[in-house]
Amino acid sequence: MDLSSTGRVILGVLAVEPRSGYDIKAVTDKSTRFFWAASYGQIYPELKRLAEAGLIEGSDEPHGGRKRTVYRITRDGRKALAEWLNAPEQVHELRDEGLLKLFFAAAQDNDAVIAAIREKRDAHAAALVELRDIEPHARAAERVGPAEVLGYGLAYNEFAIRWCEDSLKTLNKEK
Amino acid sequence: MDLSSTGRVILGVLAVEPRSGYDIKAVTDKSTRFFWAASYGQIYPELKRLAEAGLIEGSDEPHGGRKRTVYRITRDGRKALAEWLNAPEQVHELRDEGLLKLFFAAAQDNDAVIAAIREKRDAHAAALVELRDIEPHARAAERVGPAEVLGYGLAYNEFAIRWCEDSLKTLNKEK
DNA sequence: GAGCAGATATATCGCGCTGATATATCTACA
DNA sequence: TGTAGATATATCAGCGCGATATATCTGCTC
Repeated sequence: MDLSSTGRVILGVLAVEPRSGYDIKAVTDKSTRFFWAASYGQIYPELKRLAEAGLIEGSDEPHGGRKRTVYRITRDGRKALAEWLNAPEQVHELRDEGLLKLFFAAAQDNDAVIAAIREKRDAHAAALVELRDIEPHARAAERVGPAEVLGYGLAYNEFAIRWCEDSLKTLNKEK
Repeated sequence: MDLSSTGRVILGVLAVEPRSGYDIKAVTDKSTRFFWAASYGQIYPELKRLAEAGLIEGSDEPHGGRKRTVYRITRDGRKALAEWLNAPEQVHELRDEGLLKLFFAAAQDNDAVIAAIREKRDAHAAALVELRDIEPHARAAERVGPAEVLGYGLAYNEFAIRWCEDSLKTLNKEK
C-alpha cells in the first residue's frame, strides 16, 4: 500500500488516538503544520481512501444532533505506518520565497538584495515567536518526538536569523 | 498582474537573458531547484500565460530543423518582477519528511527516533555534496545573489547535520 | 429566552503543481 | 550506419492548497 503524504500524517495522528477529520486538521495545524501541512480538501477524501484500503476504520459517533465520524487506526494501518517509518527515503523540500527573491534581486540592484535579506530575517523572527507560543504545549506531550522537532524548529530559525544578520554586516562593509 | 510562483521564477531567469522553455528548466534544475523547483508541466503553460499578459515575448528561432521558441522579458515583465521583489510578503514552507518521521517515530519506539535522526543527517550530508558540486558554477556567475544563496544552502545543511549529531549524542546518553 | 459569536463537522471546487511519459529532431561518436 | 544522449515541446492523471459553503451545537450576553 502506497501512502500519500497526507495519508501518512493521518495515520501518524490516529496512531496516538482516534479522531474525526476536523480533529485531525486541528491537531496538525498546531503541530506538523510547520513542516508538513494538511488541508480539509485532502483530509476528507484521504480518510475515505484509507478506510477503503482497510488502514483505518470509521464509526459514527454523533455528538448531540451533530453527526460525526471518528476514525481509528487498524492493525494493517499500524503496519503501513511502521513500514513508512522504516523506509529509508526522505523527501526534503524547501520552498523559501526569501531565497528566491535574494537569488534574483542581485540582477536588479544591491538595495534589493539587502531588502530581501532583511525580510527573510523578519520572517524567521516571526516564525520563532509562533514556535515559542506552542512550546509549552509540545513539552506537555510526554512523547519525545514532538519536543525534539520543536527544538529543531527553534534552532533552525535561530540559525537563519544569525545567517541573515551576518550577511547584512558583510554587505554593509562592502559598500 | 498576479504572478504565479512559476511565473516569478521564469521572469527572474529571463531577466538575465532570453531562453527557451527547455532552457529555463535546465537552468532552474541547476540553481533554484533547491528552494523553488519548476517542472515542464508548469513552465510551458505559464510561458503562454505570461506571453498573453505581455510580460514576455516569444520568437521562433529554430535550431536547424528543430523548432524552438525563445522568450525574452518585456518592459512590463521587468516591472512585474520588480514589483514582486519589492513586495513584503514571503512564503516560507518546509516539507521535511525527516521531521515528520521523527515526530511520529516516538509513538513507536526509541530506536525509530534514532533511525529517523540518522537518516535525516545522511540526507543533509548528501545535499551538501550536491551543493559543493555546483559551487564553482555559482561562484563563476558574477552576480552576488546566487553565491549568497548557495552559501545559505551550505550553512543550512551544515547546521542540520550538527543538530542531528548533537541530538544523537543526547539520546545515547539517556539510554 | 433571544440573539449571536465561535467551535465542531463535513464537503466541494478551481487552480496549480508534480512526475512521468510521448513525440520528434539534432549531435557526437564509435 | 547505428545509437545514445541532448534539445525541445506537449500532455496527463493524480495530488495538494486555500477558500468557501452548509449545518449544528455551545456558551455567552443583554
